[in-house]
Amino acid sequence: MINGRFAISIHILTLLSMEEGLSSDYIASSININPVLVRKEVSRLRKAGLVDTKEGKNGGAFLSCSPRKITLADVYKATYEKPLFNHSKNEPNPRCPMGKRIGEIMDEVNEAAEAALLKKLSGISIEKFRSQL
Amino acid sequence: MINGRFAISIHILTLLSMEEGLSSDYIASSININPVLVRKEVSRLRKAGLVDTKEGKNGGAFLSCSPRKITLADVYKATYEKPLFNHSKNEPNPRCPMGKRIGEIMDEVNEAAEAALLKKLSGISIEKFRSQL
DNA sequence: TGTACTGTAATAATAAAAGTTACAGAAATG
DNA sequence: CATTTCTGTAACTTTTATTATTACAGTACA
Repeated sequence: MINGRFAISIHILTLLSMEEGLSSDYIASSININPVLVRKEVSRLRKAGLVDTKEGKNGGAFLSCSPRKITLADVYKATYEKPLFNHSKNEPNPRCPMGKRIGEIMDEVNEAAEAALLKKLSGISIEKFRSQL
Repeated sequence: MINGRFAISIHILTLLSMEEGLSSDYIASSININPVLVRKEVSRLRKAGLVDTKEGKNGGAFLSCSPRKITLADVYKATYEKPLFNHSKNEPNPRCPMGKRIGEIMDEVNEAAEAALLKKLSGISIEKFRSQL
C-alpha cells in the first residue's frame, strides 16, 4: 500500500545493529534488491542522522547510535516526506462547499493519523528486532 | 503516499451526508474525477455496508446509516485491503537471519500500526465533516 | 418506449516505484 | 602511487500501480 522503503530501511538498520560496516552489496543481497537502492536509502538515513557511512575501500554503513535509541518513528520520518493519505491531484470543484473544504479536511485527517501512527512507532526500536534474530 | 481512494470516499460520504441520491456524475464533478471511478468507489462502500444505491432513472447513492455512525475507520477498512506497509516483492535472502525474519517483522509492524491508526480514525465521523460545511 | 441512471468489463494513459548502468571520487593497501 | 574496493549520484529504463476513458448491458421511472 505504501512503497517498500520503510521495510527496506528497517532491514538495513537491523542488519547494521548486528554487524557494522556492511557494504551496500552485502546488504542488497540480503534484501534481494539492487545495491544502488540500498545506497539511496542509506543516504536518506544518513541525512536523518541514523547512520554514518565511510567511503572508499572497506567502507560501509554504521549505526550512529544505539539500536535501542532508533525507533520506527525515526525511521518513518526519515523515509517519508509526503502526507500519509493523498488526495487526488485534480483540483476539486471550488464551487462546491465540499470541494472547497476537502483539502483542509484531509490535512486534519493526515495530522491525526500520522500522530497516532508515530506514537505507536516510537515505542518500537530496532533493538527489538535485533534481539529476535 | 497512499493512493487517493480514501480521500475520494470521504468526499463521497460527506456529500451524501448533505444530500442523498446524488448521481455519480454529480459527485464526480465535485471531486473532479471520472464518474466511473465514483461508481467503483461507491460500489466498494456499498459492499462494506456504508451506502445503498438505486439503479435506473433518478437513481443514485444514499448513506445506509447516520453520518454520526460512519467513522473513518469504517471508510479505511472499506477502502484498503492490503497491509499499510509493503515489503518488497522480492523474496529476501533466506540464508540471512534477517532475510528469513523480515516478513514476520513487517507483519508485526503492520498490525501495530494499523491498530493505532484505526483506533484514531474510529474517533472521527463523517458527521464531523458535514457539520463543518 | 425513451431517458437517465448504475454496474462492470476492457482498455488506454499517466504516474510512481524499482531497477540498471555508468562513472567520479574516497580511502585502504600493497 | 597505482590498484582495488567501496560510496555518491545522475541519468535512464523497466515495471507496476493508479487513474481515466470508452462502451454497453441492465434497471427504473415517466
